[in-house]
Parts: sequence; structure tokens; C-alpha cells
Amino acid sequence: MSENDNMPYEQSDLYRIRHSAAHVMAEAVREHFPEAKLAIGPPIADGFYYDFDLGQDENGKPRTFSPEDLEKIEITMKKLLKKNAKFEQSSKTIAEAREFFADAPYKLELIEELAAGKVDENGNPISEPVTEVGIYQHRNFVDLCRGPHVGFTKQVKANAVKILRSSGAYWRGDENRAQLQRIYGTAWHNKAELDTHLKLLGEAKARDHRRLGKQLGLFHISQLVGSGLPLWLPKGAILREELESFLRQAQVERGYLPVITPHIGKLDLYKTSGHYPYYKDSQYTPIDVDDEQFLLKPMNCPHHIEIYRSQPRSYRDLPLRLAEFGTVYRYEQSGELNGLTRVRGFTVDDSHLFVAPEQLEEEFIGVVSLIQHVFQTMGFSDFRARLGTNDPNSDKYAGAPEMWAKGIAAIRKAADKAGMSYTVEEGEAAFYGPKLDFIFRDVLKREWQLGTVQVDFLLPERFDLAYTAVDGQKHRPVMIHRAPFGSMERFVGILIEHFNGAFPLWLSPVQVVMIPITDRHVAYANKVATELRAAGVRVEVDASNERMNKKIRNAQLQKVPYMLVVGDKEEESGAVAVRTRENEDRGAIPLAEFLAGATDLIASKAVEL
RNA sequence: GCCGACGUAGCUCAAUUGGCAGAGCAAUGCUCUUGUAAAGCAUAGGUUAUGGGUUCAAGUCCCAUCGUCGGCUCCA
Repeated sequence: MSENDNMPYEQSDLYRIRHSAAHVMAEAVREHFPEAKLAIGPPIADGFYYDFDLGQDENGKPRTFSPEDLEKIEITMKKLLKKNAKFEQSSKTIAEAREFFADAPYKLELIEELAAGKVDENGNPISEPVTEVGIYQHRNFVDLCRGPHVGFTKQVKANAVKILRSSGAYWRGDENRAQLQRIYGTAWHNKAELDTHLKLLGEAKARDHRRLGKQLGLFHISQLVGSGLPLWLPKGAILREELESFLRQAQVERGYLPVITPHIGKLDLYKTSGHYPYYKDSQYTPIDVDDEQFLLKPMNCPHHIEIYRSQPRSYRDLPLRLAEFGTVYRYEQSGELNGLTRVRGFTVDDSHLFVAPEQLEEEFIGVVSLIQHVFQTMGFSDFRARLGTNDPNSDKYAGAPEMWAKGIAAIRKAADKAGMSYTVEEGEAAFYGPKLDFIFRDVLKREWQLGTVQVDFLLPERFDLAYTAVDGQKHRPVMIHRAPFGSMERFVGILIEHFNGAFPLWLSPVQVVMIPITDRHVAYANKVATELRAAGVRVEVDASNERMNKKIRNAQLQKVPYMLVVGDKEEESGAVAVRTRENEDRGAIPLAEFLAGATDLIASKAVEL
């Protein structure tokens, strides 16, 4: 790529190319749908989109793009790019713009917001009212736009552009407003880059955790059980239990205490905590029993708080770190469900730390270091932290401004002390407090929010939590909510895609497959398997009536780390012929030697075989 | 929830303008006894997501419901 990696995207050639591609695509749409009203069409990561309002069909329903329409639009778009035209920049006063865009209601709305000094075309707040707006024109296509663009349409190579899909999208991202028709496209410097990108999309599809989950027998979603309620198959359950026991061990070492709480609780519990109003729209309907209402728990915190309150607490009890792999239920909208990464019932590797105010910083740093330990063990090196703060203009957040300020300051101080750099994003907080999220970039450069740490002054107040301090007086503790994995479902989904199903040895559901060459070697294979199992290795014996080659192929497709081929030679010498899923043939080695090596790698949670 | 596409055997997919539902893999049985990514033969497997409708005739056309996928909104 010709761009300097440090250059902001907004100043790059690709940004101009994509922005210009969006304009020419809109020009093409206007050729097929002259009545289409234009909304916005910005560049995005890897491409661009443009939103259109196509009016209504004869039945009064909003018109939409058919797949055939998209094909036509792409052909026209390429023709228009090649036809070449200059992008000319100019500006109009607000009054001129109002008049010029009189028939473009969405553009008018943008102009009014700019004139009022509210937000720019991307919805970002602007500091002061705008008096002149930018205009870009090529041929007869004129758009309200601050650019930048390429000089000529030909600079967007027709063979480096592709229309990808269309979908509905709400105007201004607001589901209460009109739903527009969005067309997504992608554009690159040249055809080779486009092909590379399309290949990457294909790769991402091939390692989709839903596809691999089926192939590798990890999980199953049954229509009869319900959407978004995954069933963990034996191999998936092994993987999950390995992760859980790893974290349990790390928590024991750090003084966490286990607790177990039920899956439902009285509605009043969540009214007290404040979860009910905030999560109302995404909760299962309350269960009515004997004039009482119960809720499937949407969060574990209130239950853990009741454990804190089960007895009087002293400063000597603090910090109290209660941990549970707690399953919660949220009624996500049907269109939001996605394999394991977006479900309706999921298990949080949850913990709530009840700390004295003066312990907050140290405990927070301890949690950050635990999360770093978890990521490091997984072999995740590419991640960043994000400080999510409240949006003062939103009513989504509870509690007094001082509490928020205190929480944010505490996180900043702790993060700085821990040497953790982070970005700040307003409106990314939990309703009860600010949080530090850990965002992981997988091998395909996709970002996923995993671990989270949240500081909470609100719930201790709501539940009137207290402890007796050295001074003999009641003091209020502070809570830290945290989850290094986030949710077991999402984490495993991401793990599947990151490793493409070839998990590190310690996580592999089957670590070794025994491959006897003929029937007469099955007994020896079983003997070896018994020995390996006794040492804690997960082994399967492939005693099927198949050729060795087929057994290797099957094990390979299941991404089993080690295949141990045994025939006459191995049986005579007490050896195993080691083959790895990386197609590496290590030849015959003594069983004891293989076992020692494998158990070492398992114990050290090595990523490499 | 909204917009669009889709739903055929356990899996991956065929089935001409509406005209006898099919293949490969997997499964099961038999034969072969095999040295580093697919042995051969045979058998079984379906109310074409569900419910209505149009038609002499529906996998195919129409309506509704459920589900999946891609987005939007939302989110661990």
C-alpha cells in the first residue's frame, strides 16, 4: 500500500477514492432511480456506502433495491468512472444551499444542523454554527460534501470497485425515523488490492465460528430449544471447561472466593438495583407465580450484592472478591442474534469486588493485571483499552455527576499507574458507572470487545451497602465489576475464529488421535491411549475399518494436534510415530518421550505444538 | 424489531418454461489388512421448514408463520 501507516485514514488516498466512489455510485443510482433522495455516503473501513430514500411503490410500501438493481448500478457506476469527469469543489452560503437543495429533504436537514451548530454530517458535535457549506460536483451530480475527493473519476479504477450488498438503515441511526436503503461497496487502489480484500472476506467466511462449530462438533443451536440458546456439545464443553478452570485457578491465586447463585430472582431485586428500567426492553417477560414476579437474571451483580449483605461486614473482610461463572438471560431482538457471539443466554466470568475506597486503585490495578495475564496466556498480543464514560446529554446513565467524575478519575489513575494506555469514548459506559474495556484484534484484524472492568459507586448506595471501619463507623464500599473473558459464549466464538479451529494443545477437545495401521495394531493403540489418559491427555483411538490415510485425513480435518500412527515397528519398540496437524512427520519416538513433551506443553499452555 | 436474500437427506449441493425428488460425503453391512490427507461393493436415509391457497399437476407460483444469513438498531 502506498499510504504511510501513520497517516490518518481521513487524509489517505484510499479515503478519497472511496468517498469519490460513493459519489459516482450515487450518480449511477440516480440514473436508474431519478426520484431517489440522497442521504449520506461516507467512506468506511474497507469501503463506503450511500443511503437513499427511493420513495414508495404502488402499494405504498417503501421501494427497495433488488439484487438485479445492484448489478445494473454496478455496471453503470463503472461506465461513469471510465467516462471521466473532474471533481470540482466550491461552497455555498447557508441560504444558497437551502435553495439549491430544496428538493433534497435529507440534505436540508444536514444543512440546518450545520447552520445551528449542532452536528456535522456524520453526527459528530461541532463547535460553532457553520455559515458556508462545502459542495462537490462532477458532471451534473452535485452533493453537499466537505470532501476530500480525487481529482477525476478515472482515478477510481473501475476494476478496483465492487458493490457488495444493500440493506435497510435508519436515517441518523435512529430506529424511530425513516428506514433508508443503503448500498455498501468497496474500493481500492487497484484490482490486485480488491482481489486481496475479497479473498480476505472469503477467508473470514471459511473460519466463521458457526461453520467450524458444526464441523468440529463444538456447539449446536436447536430450533426447538430456542434461538440464541446454544447447546454445548461434548467437545465444546471440554474447551469451555478448560478455560473456566484456567481462570478459576488464576482467581484462587488472587484471593477470589467462589459463589453460586440461582438463574432467577424477584423483580423487586432488579428494581432496587435499577437494572429493570434500564434493561426492560432486552429482558424476558417476568414470570408470574403466586402473585409474585420473577425475572430471569439479566446480570449477576444484584445476587452477589445480596451475598455481601448476608452478614455484617468489617473492613477486615475487604476487599471481598466474589466470583461466579454466572449465566444471564437477555431477550435480544431476533435480528441481532449471531452464533455464539450474540445470544440470549450466556455465561459471564463474573466477579464483584467490594472494596474500601482507599483500596480501589490497587484492586483495579490487580484486575487489569489479571486480564493481561489471561490475554497473554491465550496468545493475544494485539489489543487495546478503551475508557467508556457517560454521555452527560443522555438519560441512559444513573447516579450523580460527582460519582461519575470520581469513577473516571479512579480508572484513569489506576490505568496510568498500571502503564496501560487507552482511548476515551463517551457514551460507552455501563449505566451504573464508567468502565475500561479490553478490545482484541484477531488475526483477520477484526476488533472484539472482550474483558471489562467497571467502577461502581451507585449500586452500593442503592443497596445501602456498608462495612464497619477502623473508626467503628459505618462506611460505604465501592464495587468493581469485572469479566476477563466477557462471556464464555462470545469468547469461545472469537477463539474459534482466531485459531481457525486449531486450538492450542491445552484447549484442544481431542489432543491425540491414535491411528493403528491395521486391525492387529488396535490393541497396542488402546494400550498407549490408556497410558496417555492416565497422564491426563485427551485421546481417541480410531479403530474404524478405514485405511491409515483416511484416518489421518479425518484427524486432520478435525484439527487434532497430534496423530500417533502405530504399526509393527512402533509396537515392537514401544514407540509412536508422531504426526502433527501442521503436516509435520516427526517419525517414531519412544512413547515416554512423546508423553513428557505433550504434558509439558499442556501444563505450560503453549500455543505452539 | 426493521430492510433484503434464503430454507430440498445428518452435511455440502442438484432438480429445464410448474410434469416420476437426485448426487457426493457421513451412517449401516460386507470384502480388503493397509506406513503419513479420501479402498471397493451394497443398504438405508425425504410430508422439499410449517400451515393455507392457485392448478389436471407445486420443491418450483401466491399468502401467512417460524427459522437462518447480510445489514440497521442494540450489545457480553
